[in-house]
Parts: sequence; structure tokens; C-alpha cells
Amino acid sequence: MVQVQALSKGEQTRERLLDIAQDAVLHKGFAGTSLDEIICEAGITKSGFFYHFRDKNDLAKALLQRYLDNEWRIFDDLFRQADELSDDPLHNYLIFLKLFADLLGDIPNGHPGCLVASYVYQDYLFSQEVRRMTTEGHRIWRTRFRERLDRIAARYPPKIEIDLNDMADMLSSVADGAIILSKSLSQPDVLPRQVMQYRAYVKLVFSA
Amino acid sequence: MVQVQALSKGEQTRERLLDIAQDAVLHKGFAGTSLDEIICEAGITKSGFFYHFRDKNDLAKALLQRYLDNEWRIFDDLFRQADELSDDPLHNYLIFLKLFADLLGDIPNGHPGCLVASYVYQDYLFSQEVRRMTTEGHRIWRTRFRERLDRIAARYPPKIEIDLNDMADMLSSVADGAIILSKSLSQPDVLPRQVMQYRAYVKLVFSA
DNA sequence: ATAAGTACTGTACCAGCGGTGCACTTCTCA
DNA sequence: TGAGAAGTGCACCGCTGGTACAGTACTTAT
Repeated sequence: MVQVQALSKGEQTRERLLDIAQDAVLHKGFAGTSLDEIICEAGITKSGFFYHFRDKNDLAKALLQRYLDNEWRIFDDLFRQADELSDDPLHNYLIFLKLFADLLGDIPNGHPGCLVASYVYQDYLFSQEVRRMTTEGHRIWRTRFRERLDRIAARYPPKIEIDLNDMADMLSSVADGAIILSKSLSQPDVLPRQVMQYRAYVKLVFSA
Repeated sequence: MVQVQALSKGEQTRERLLDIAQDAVLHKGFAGTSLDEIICEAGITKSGFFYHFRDKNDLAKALLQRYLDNEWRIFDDLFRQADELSDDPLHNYLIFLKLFADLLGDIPNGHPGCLVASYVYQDYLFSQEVRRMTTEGHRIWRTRFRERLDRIAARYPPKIEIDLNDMADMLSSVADGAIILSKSLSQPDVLPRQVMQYRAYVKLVFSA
């Protein structure tokens, strides 16, 4: 049995505050989310909140850090799974995209929203540090996907002239945009279907 | 010479208020945008503001309506231009996408942000009426693009099995997502380049 | 010339918000 | 059992959206 490090009481409260805050932020924006509603739902006092976070910007930062770490972990998992199923770079990537789409399709009420996208549309509210975190997040995703595409292109010459950075960015774009469309139309399946569209594009560009 | 209906003094002020508000909302979110800063920048008093808008939600609605109407007009223009240059549905669509990408690339400091996307990430702040407007906007775009794709598919059988609704949605997705990426990375050219990626996909699916 | 809108200004007021500071208490675990 | 972790309670601040209403300057039709 795997021994999971138990969370202390303080860490549990902190996580609960972050859960409640994230849900609220994704539906009302950061400025529209009041501390009062967070502490009310968490059953804690305002002083208790400030024991965990210096101020509201500190909450914003912790929220984003946790979100990025989690996304990170998910992509690592999926890539690892895909790599175990094939040695071919193209197949790896296509498997990864299928696993990703499946994962997104399995979220009960649809994807709750991308915190990074939400932050980008409220950039003036945040410190330079937080803004740099969103930028860095996107840059890292580009690099990770780009590495995979480089390996693919080395073995399968693309059928059309293409910039691999653009193709890497397209996954982020399609995902971020499809989350918005999914939420707006209340059609959770739009998101996984759009990822599969991107997959179809990759397949057409590299396959024989 | 075309006689353009001149704006009355009141309409001018209203437009200025909307311009200022939109810019602020796209950078701070709706709740994060204070009326005080809007009226201050517009050089008007609070009473003056409430002469033009019943309350803040009325401003939100007017802002979205104007944005949707404008997007609408732009797409109509581009489709009309494209239709004048060719009779073939595939060429029409490809020309439209190129014109669209060029237009986006010509925006001086990059696209300021999609108000619809911003609203979707703050849905709880708005009345049901405003929320329905964003949904309807996305539904209409899907239908418009879908019509074009139907005509294309009738003449050029797609190389792969594909759902044309998904392909129509993909343009919205890619555009919305690429705006976020552009803003986050401070690279305005990401947006037009992503539209061209979508164009390449369409071309691969339908071309010989 | 004047009367009737249009497009505002000025003032006063309200509850709720994010945020700060600090003294105090209760819980938890080594 | 004692020390630190994890809070509570309370007082206070300036800003925010919003309401109410009386007054005024500008424009235009008659």
C-alpha cells in the first residue's frame, strides 16, 4: 500500500479555502469573488483566512500555483501512459491526445474552466509575479508539445509546410477556446471533441 | 459620398463610456471595473453615467450587444469580400480565413480580447438575459460557419470522417484560445497564425 | 421668443467590500 | 504538559455600486 502523506489540519483548511475560492473565481472573476463568501462557505472567520493568506493577491498566487502544478502532473501522467504503449513518437502523441480527450470527457459536469485563461482576462488585477506565472505556464506547454512534434517531424516529414511552434500552440488554443465554448453552450462534450479535431489535424499533417 | 448618420451629443458620450468600459473590463473583469474610474476617464459625473445606463448590468448588456453587432458586421464584410473573389465554396472559405487572419494581424497592439470569452468566465455576475446573449452568439457563429462547410462538403468529399459542427466550432475555439495565448505571451502574431493553422486543417481535409 | 425636451451637474446618503491590526483562545501533538 | 499551530473577536478604514432628487445648461421645434 502506498503511504500518502496525510494533510495537517491547517493544510486541510487551506486546501478547502482554495477549492471554494477557485470555484467562485471561475464563475465571478477574481474581483467579483468576495472574501466574505469564501470564509462563510468554509465556516471560518476573516482572521482565520488571513492566517493562511497574507492578502487577496497571495490567495490568487496560491490558487494559480496549485492549478499549474496540477495541470503539470496530469500532462506528465498522460505522456507517461502514452509512452508505455508505443515507441513511435507520432503514435505516442496521438495516444496522448486520445487519453487527454477521454479524460476531459469524463469530468462529471464538464471542465470547470481554465484558471490561467481567467487570469489572462483580468491581468491588471494581479501582481507582476502572478502575471509572469501565466506567461511561463503557456511558454512551458508550448515547449513540451514542441519537443514531441520535433521528434515526430524527424521521422515523418510533414505533408505541408508548417511551423511546429504554431502546431504546439494550437493545442493550448483549441483547449482554452473549447473550454469557453463548452461553458457557453453548456455542452461539455465540445471540449473533448475539439481535442480530437486537433488530433485529426496532426494525423493528416504527418501520416502517410 | 456616403452620408453617415451623425451621432448626437448623447450618443457620442454613450459610445465613449462604452469604449472606456470595454477596455477596462477586458483587463480587470467586470466586477473589477469601478464606475468611478469610468466616469473619471470620461470626464463626467456619476449622475451623468446613470442618465445613460440604468445600472451596471445595463452597461454590461449594452457592451455585449455592441460587441456582438460589431463582430457580426466584420464577418459579413469578410464573407462578402471572399464571395466576390470566387464562386467555389472551398476557395471562398479559404479566402475568408486568409482575410480574417490578415485583419487580426493588422490590429496595432494585438487583439484587445474577446468580450464574450471574458463574460463566460464571469457568468454569475450577469443576468440570465446577458448569459443567453453569449450562448446565442456562439450558436450563431457555429451555424454560419457550418453552412459554409456544408456547401464545401457537398462538392469536395472530406478525406476523413468528420463532424462538420466540430469543424465549425473549431474556428471559434482556435480564435478564442489564441486570443488568450496572444495576450498571455504578449505575441500578437499568435492569433493570426493560429487562424492560418485552422485554414491549413480545412485545406487538408477537403483538398485533393 | 419661448417652451420643452436632452443631457447632464451637485449633493447627500447607504450597506457591503477588501484590508489591517491586535489581543485573545483553543486545539494538537511531541 | 507545554509550545506552537490554528484559529476567534472586535474595531476600524476608504472605496464601491447604487439611490434619490433638485437644479442647470444646451439644443431644437413651434
